Amino acid sequence: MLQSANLHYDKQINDAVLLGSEPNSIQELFRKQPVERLVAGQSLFFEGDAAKHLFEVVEGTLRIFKIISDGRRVITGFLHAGDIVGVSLKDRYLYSAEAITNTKVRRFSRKAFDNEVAGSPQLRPEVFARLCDEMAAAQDQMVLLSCKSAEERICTFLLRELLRAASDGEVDFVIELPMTRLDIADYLGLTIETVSRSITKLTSKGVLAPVGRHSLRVVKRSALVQLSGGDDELARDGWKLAGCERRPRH
Amino acid sequence: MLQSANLHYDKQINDAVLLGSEPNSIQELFRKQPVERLVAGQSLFFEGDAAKHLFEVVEGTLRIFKIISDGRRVITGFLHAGDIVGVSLKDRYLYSAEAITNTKVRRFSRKAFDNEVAGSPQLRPEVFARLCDEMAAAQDQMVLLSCKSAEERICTFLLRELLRAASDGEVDFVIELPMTRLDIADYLGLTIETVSRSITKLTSKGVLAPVGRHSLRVVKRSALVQLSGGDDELARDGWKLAGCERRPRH
DNA sequence: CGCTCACTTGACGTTGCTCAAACCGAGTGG
DNA sequence: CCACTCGGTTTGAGCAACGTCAAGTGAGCG
Repeated sequence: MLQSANLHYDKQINDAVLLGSEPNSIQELFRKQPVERLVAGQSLFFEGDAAKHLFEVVEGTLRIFKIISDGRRVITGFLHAGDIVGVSLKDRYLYSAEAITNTKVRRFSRKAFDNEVAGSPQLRPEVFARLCDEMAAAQDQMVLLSCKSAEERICTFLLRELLRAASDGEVDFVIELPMTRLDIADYLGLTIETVSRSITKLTSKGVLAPVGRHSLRVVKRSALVQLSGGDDELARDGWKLAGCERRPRH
Repeated sequence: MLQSANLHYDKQINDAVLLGSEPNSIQELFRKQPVERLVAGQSLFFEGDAAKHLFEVVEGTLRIFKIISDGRRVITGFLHAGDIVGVSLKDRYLYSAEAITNTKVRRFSRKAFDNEVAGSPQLRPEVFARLCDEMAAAQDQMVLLSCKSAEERICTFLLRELLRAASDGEVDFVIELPMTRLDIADYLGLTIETVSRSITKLTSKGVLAPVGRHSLRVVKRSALVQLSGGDDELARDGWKLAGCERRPRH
């Protein structure tokens, strides 16, 4: 698998040794690797394949997903510039990865990576931190999927994207959504129709405003927070919640 | 928090140094620690508390969960004898932990643990492996919550428990379920009523048989597999699934 | 211009949630 | 030994959110 038809990947990439300079961040490790290009829709690797490489996303967006036996697809995450994919892997990929947009990645041999990390007390905490973040994100997603309504899911998703955009320096309240509605639906455990309807409803409420085909403007951020059933990943601090009476689900 | 009212925990536990013998498994690390007892319902730690300790479950069952702002509870996992809780943590607990049954645990200081691991090339792969397993489990749970019907969730859950029991040496097809229906419901993203109805339906189909109050006998394991929407954690090998046409959700 | 593909909108059906009542085993006290 | 209570659980009836099916819209592109 992974025929890498039009991948710029021929050279001695796997054996990068990085003599001399001890890298003290994961990013640095990848910096010397050549950039490979993926066109929109192209696969990077498949669930079940031997996990020989890690990847750093340089530019663009990927989806990672599982296909279950009856053909249903579950998207477990989206990857953006700066993300590393494959840290939490043993010998096989747990999921498939595909480019949503045209994407640039850097590749690093898993074995070399493990060696680098094993030999560097600098790197280990960073790897560990990334694993923890990944775990925290997975738990947030479980919360979302466990007990949030369609609208709450959409709002949570949009807030995450907004937060990410903000941390990337985007100051205006415009969210880029390179993925299709089907991607969003498969990520949030909904259908395209429900996703579409929820977004329509939010725009008609004046919370969102459409900006071109693949972007949304957040008009009322506070309303979005309100409607997201706010628990996680915004206020990872204020642990107040005294009364624990259960509320109806929806 | 964590007043440890009736915890047998007074001595110099945190500073266990383990002179001389380099431990080469995590279990061994905990072996020297005193056993603490929790009565059913007792809390071990709370979401948001400073994560000062890791715990090994020696005996009994714990639930780990989050409470979201409106009081809804999401159980993200159950812990059984042999499990370690807290490996995937940074400075704060991401979830609360409570004993379901009377439970025995061993405690280990996070700082000491990190030191041990940092200094031992033996231990690191094991820690890493546990993290990966945790991650894989989280992904399986996301798949379950994303797109499985109530019955599929129940069947998947029961199969997991069966598998666990089997790996613990239990040969007969009896599953112990120390947790309440509410626990199961909050774990599977359902209500108690739906859990109850699903189990009733499965017993009336002859797939299950009730054994006492808190146990179930699996009469037709194959049917259970069939009905689980089988994708994950049974056959982590057979990656065939050619056709990818989507099937209706339920 | 006319295709396709992503998306939107509408009508309808079903799953699973809500509310409510009955059930049952385990304690507890008379 | 029985009555009583009290959780946890089961069962039933009704309903609403969301999925399904189907038709319509609009943008991109050869």
